[in-house]
Amino acid sequence: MSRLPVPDLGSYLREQRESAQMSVRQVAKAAGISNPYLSQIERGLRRPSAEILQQLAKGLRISAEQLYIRAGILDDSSTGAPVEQPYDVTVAIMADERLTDRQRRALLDVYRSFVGDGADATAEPVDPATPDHP
Amino acid sequence: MSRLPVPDLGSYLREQRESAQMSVRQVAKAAGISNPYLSQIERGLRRPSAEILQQLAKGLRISAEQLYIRAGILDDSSTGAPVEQPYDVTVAIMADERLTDRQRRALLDVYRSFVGDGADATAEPVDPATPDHP
DNA sequence: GCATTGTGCTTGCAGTTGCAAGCACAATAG
DNA sequence: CTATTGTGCTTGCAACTGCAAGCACAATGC
Repeated sequence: MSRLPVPDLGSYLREQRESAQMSVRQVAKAAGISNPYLSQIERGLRRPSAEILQQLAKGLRISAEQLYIRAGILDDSSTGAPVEQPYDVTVAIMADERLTDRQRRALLDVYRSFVGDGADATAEPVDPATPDHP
Repeated sequence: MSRLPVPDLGSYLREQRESAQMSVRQVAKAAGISNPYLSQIERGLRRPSAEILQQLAKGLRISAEQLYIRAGILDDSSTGAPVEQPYDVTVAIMADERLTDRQRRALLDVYRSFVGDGADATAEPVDPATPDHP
């Protein structure tokens, strides 16, 4: 299946950036750092200082603590860190309350056609907050 | 005993060290850094990286978070507010390495067309409307 | 066709971190 | 008085961070 989240800091940052649909330059500007530097950070060629990390957290609108933990400069005991969920597309789609069932099926169809997966075709997965549908 | 809050990081570190009755060399050794460097940090001549700060926290047996806040690289307010949504379609799509970038874009396009653009998925309005603003 | 704009990346280069080696001074002992 | 041992501090120097300028490629418009 999909592998567990992120191996290192750079990948995590890139993932966050791309899921926010932002370019390197956009995030760099929002964070107040240069774009080539961000690029290097994302590829693991540079180890950013904590200040840069904080600015990046702001630019990406994510938690600075999470980033520090990712960067290995904070132990995640004090923060009450939530357990990391594996990012499963199927589960995420099923759990999204804003989608109608029809839309869910459409998305899942496309997704399965991409990954060629028949495995959990019977999509009846759990969901934590079963929205019984207002 | 209780001292008034310290103006800057260096003074704070020195205070902690002295109240622990340790020499510069002792703390430096316990933290795994060099003694002249610690001396410079305490006098405010150098701005230690977060890694050094973490090691110092260990060497002094004090909270790393406290030190980060003191160093100005962590906001006091942010220390308890992780707002990561476990089941996020966007993130899940981005994290799925079975997909190509092209496929990701296609899926995201469909998804966004369903939920309305701008989306970062969370159905619940945890986020106070933050209209972006370049 | 050929600009134009957007994307990420490569390349020098100034400025900083962090350290090994050594200095100046005080307090102990011999 | 002369070691010896402790304290904090000064001084170059290698290694790294972070950036401005520019490159290569793709997608758009004219």
